Amino acid sequence: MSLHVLRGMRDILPPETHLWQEVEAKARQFFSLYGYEEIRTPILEEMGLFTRSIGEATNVVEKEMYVFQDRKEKWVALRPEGTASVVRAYIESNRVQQEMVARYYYLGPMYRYERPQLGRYRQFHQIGVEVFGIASPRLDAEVINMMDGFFRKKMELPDVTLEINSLGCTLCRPKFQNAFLHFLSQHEAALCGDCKRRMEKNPLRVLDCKEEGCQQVTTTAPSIQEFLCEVCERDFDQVLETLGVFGTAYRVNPKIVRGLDYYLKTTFEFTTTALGAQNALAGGGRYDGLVRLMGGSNVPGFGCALGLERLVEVIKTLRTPSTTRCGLFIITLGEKALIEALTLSSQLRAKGHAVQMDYEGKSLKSQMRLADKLGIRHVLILGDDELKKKQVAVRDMLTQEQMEIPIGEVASRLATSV
RNA sequence: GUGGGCUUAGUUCAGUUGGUUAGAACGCCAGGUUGUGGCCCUGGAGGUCAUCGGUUCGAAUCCGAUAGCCCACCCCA
Repeated sequence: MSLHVLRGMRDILPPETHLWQEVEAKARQFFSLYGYEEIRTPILEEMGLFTRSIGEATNVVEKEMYVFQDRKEKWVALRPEGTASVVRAYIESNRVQQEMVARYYYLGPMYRYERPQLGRYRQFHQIGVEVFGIASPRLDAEVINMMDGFFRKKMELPDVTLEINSLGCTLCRPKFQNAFLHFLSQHEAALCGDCKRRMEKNPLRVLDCKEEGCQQVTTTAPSIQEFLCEVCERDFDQVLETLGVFGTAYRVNPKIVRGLDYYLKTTFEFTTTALGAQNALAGGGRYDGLVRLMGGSNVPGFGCALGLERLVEVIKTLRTPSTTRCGLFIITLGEKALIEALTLSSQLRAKGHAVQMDYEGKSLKSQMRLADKLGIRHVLILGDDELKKKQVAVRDMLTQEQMEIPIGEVASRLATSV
């Protein structure tokens, strides 16, 4: 095989595409209950959009972005996440002038150059939502509750857990970072090599290191919760209170630290146990300073995204995609019957029936097998006998019932659901 | 980017200490009397044993490189 999809990319084929369509449709439907509308932004953007919003020193920007120069030597990047583009579009369209509040959802491919493994691809798909213009912590809880409802109720996933944290704001977070860094430097000897590096670039990430030694150290480390300023503490309490009212189960985990620089205050992750190491199903949080940072006015923001590959993978552990198809299969015997069936097929399609037939002149048995294999329930048989009587045999493959009806009446006698 | 495992038919896998025409199951195709699917039976198609190079009289089997897949780390959806 000389042709191969690029590493970390994959084709999604039927019947799996049915599952994807189902998830996408349900997400659109569910999110619209909360007032979200779809936004579509380009996959390709100026590189600077991402380096500025996500943060120069983040892993995503430093090591994982697909970056290249176009034909005019402009530096462009394939989007590694959705928020930056939506923020740009929000600012660029000047929506803030017309309506302060905007709720968007988007869905599509994202790109990160990483080593592929289960549930992690270089092209992967996210469904995300972004809300602009609502500073209230109630909104945080609403979005989180919506995601929770989507996973548990709409998609019927049995084991998703929600972990939530507050990172503090631009006032209180630096204080915590100082204290935390001070603490780490006292225990540096016990940290792994990675974490020693992290101390310089992104000390908070030491919190979710899996090394035994580092875990030991961080259990006694100062917690962000102790450093939250009055406002942040009150707001976080209100998020949790509202989640309680909604009946959304959560676990406060001070170690939830996100990989993108723009997050502050509320952050959260939904995880599953069904996927091995890639257990994050969705994540998000508040990004109040981002719109301003990107050149807009001072509009608060909140957003989150879920990984479609991972969601679909979890669903596949619960059930296999259905292969049965609705519709009709017309079996013909002989050239005259085939010609007759062609007319019939277009009449039926005009009435909204899905119709397939075989043009190869195969045996009856062979065509029956084909219809059966396609998972089609109703078969129309048109042979010499039927032609003479101007009838077709209609067979229900499931119940094995068969009856003859006049050709002219087929279209009207079959319910559109068939 | 780091470490480990793997790569034989469409799929999941066998393949003995290197030795004739590389196997199974499932799937696929066709038959099993005149026009009826699934089950069963019979037959058939399908493989440059990932690629390239090396060792050897002889390589799917041993060695090396490359690519890909998988798992873990890293990171995240």
